Amino acid sequence: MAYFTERAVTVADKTFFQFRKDIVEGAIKPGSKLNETELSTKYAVGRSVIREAINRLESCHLVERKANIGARVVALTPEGLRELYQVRESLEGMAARLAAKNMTDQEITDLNSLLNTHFQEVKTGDSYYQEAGDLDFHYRIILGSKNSHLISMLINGIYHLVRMYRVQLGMAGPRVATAFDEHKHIVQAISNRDEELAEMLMRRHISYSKNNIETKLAGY
Amino acid sequence: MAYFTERAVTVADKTFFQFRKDIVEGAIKPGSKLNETELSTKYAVGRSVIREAINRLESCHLVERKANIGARVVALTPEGLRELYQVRESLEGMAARLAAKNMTDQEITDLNSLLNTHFQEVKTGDSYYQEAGDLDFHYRIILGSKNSHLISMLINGIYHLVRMYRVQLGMAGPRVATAFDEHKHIVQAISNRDEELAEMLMRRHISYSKNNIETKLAGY
DNA sequence: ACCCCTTAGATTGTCGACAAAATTGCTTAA
DNA sequence: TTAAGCAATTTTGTCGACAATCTAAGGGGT
Repeated sequence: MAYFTERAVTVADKTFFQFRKDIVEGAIKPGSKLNETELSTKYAVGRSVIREAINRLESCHLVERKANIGARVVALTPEGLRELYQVRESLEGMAARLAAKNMTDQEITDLNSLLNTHFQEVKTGDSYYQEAGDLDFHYRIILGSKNSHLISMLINGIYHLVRMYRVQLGMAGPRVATAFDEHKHIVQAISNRDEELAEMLMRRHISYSKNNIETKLAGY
Repeated sequence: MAYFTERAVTVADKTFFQFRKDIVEGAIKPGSKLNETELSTKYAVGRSVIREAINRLESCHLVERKANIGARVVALTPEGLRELYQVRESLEGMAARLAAKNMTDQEITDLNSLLNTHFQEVKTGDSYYQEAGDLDFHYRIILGSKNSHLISMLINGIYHLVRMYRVQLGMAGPRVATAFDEHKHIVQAISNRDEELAEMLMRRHISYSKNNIETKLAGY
């Protein structure tokens, strides 16, 4: 189903993935303190595994750690959302431009058929699309940029924080159909190898998405 | 002297900073394997401290780790340089634009006087400028963007890899004066709060810088 | 009543031991 | 001679113990 899957080879990996999931989906609440010994019993692993996981989570801005004091899950704020989407717009815009240049014809074909799959699902029920579907679409374009630094910054970096905002602050409803059209136009631009248009459409797409979330944040 | 200094409060911090320095400056050679027990005796710390350092180095793309196999220092390649500067141009361009918008008048004044200091040093001897001076200039603009994600991606992320390329593949000579002029124009644009010009000049500045390094890479 | 200092408890930082996995080198069979 | 399999060694992964630091609670002085 999901196009991009991370491989968990070691216990530390598995723990990190589960831990991250729990934070992104809110099972561990934003702002809460992370006690290492507590977590080590909860996940049934040694404390060093927990420490490594916390370090990794810090790298992707999901927790904040202070020396000798401890780590807390990040808080979700309107200002944080703004900063996040500001860089996301720039980076994913760049990814779209590079994808228009660097994706193979085969990859573009696959992307088109992915979109057709999504179209069926948008018509029937909206649930899938907003979750894995949307992520899948963006992932493919990010990977299509073929720039390893860009890919790492987005996928290991900010993407899970983006998901955290979306999952916990709600993001669904009537925008589904609109967003799908935007995806279609982006892929069209990529098919035409129109780098500048692809970037522009992607930036606009993300900007719309931000506005959509912001309006849902009544407390502004 | 240097504007942005990281505070080392713990042994793991100190070890990480020294370790990173050794890699960036080539004391530990690109491509070499990192043996944890060896390093733990070399730096006179426990192995867990070394492991944490390696994890951190992996986050900023200075080493590559494979599970159950080990970590190696990254290799410096023309292709890697190209990818790196591609994202650097985009991110620092963005930083310049945001700095033009968000820096306080006081910060801009300070930036101007920093430039005057550099001017004296450029006239007398070139050494300082290309090292700390240039970094200092870029750091201030990055911090001036006031976007924490952007700051973290650049300073904790790619900046040390940029330095590694510059230090190890050589980067000095007649470009010093040119680069200084470019810095001056960028600050001018920021003073005028001309966001688009600031971004454009910064991107061009970095692009020139890349060309300068690439021509020094005879093996192309 | 308030503040500072001391002390006890809890939490993080660092270390080396043991377990699991990979690498190396030797032996043996085709 | 080569290749495959096994054994020994090295290296990484995981764990819990001990040390250093922070936090909280209580007592004494003003």
